[in-house]
Amino acid sequence: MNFNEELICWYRKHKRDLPWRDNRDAYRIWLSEIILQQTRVEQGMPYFYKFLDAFPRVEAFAAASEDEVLRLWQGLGYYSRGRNMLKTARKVVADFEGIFPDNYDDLLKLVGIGDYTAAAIASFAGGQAKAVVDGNVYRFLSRYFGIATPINSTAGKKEFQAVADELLDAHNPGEHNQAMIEFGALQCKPKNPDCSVCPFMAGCYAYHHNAVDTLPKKVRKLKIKERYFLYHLIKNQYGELVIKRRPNTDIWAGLYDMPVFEHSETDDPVVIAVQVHKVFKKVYPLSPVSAPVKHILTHQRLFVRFIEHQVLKEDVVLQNGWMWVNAADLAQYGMPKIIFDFLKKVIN
DNA sequence: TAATCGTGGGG
DNA sequence: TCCCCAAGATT
Repeated sequence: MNFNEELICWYRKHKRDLPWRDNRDAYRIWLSEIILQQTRVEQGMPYFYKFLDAFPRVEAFAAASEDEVLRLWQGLGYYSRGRNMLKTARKVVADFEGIFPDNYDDLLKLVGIGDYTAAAIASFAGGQAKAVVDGNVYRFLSRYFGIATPINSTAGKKEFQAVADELLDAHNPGEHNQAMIEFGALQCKPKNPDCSVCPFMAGCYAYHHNAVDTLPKKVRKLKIKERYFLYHLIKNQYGELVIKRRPNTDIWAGLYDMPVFEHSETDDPVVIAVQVHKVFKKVYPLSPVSAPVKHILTHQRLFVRFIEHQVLKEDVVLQNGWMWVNAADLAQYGMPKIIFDFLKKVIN
């Protein structure tokens, strides 16, 4: 058997039974592909069902509000994916008569769909001969062919795409692509792959050169920034609290949260709290500042603290989008996971 | 183009 | 505890 025959053989024997697999519905595949960007299958699965249930067809998605989409997306991270999906759903309804595109060039015009996702939908749904290169494929190709070019460099992206293009089975691109991805996910895993049962052991560069643990190469990532957030839980006598939709820039764009002061590490949170206290005209009972909760992101470390203010609704004039929301209704708003989890604990 | 965008699991 | 990184895209 040649490489591709071996790959398909392995795939048919080992592939997982996934709800978006083995169909050619571009909308359904699109849903899964966006959700699975930088996201593990186990983490994305419940969201796939949630979105398919809420929006069985692209028309339903297009009719949703951005707040509704972000609420459904809550907890999945990379929220721009959700906002971009809504734009794309509306464009598909407006410009494609509600028929989700399944060819590469049309797909690339849709926001939130890049090289990988366009190739995935085009090959899975449209049967088009476009090779996908995702993290799994990078790893597999890098190890098997012994390619040490960093996968997150411009040169690396070009080189790996070319290798994948060359390898693609143009007569069976959808299954070939899924097999490449699945092989990287299940067999050629990032950590501790079991090479003893690998069908490609004989031809694998990394296996024979003791490089499985060092490939693929990646250029060093930048240093992590630290940010310090002091959140204010402003509650009134009616069990309401102050929230606002975040701007479309910075972290958690478009989600809702409470008034927050960002400060530097050297700032003493107690001092900050006193300063904040002066912002309010009257002297209110002030809860102690909570211990910082560490929140580790890919490129940031957030240290989030909370302080509570009990106020009289009549004494506070809200403007600039700030609003009172009943604590019981918080679930209707899309909020950052760490904020929502904290509120759930505090409110109950 | 390099930086940015979340959350969760595993070594 | 800390670091990696996962079905990437955007600006």
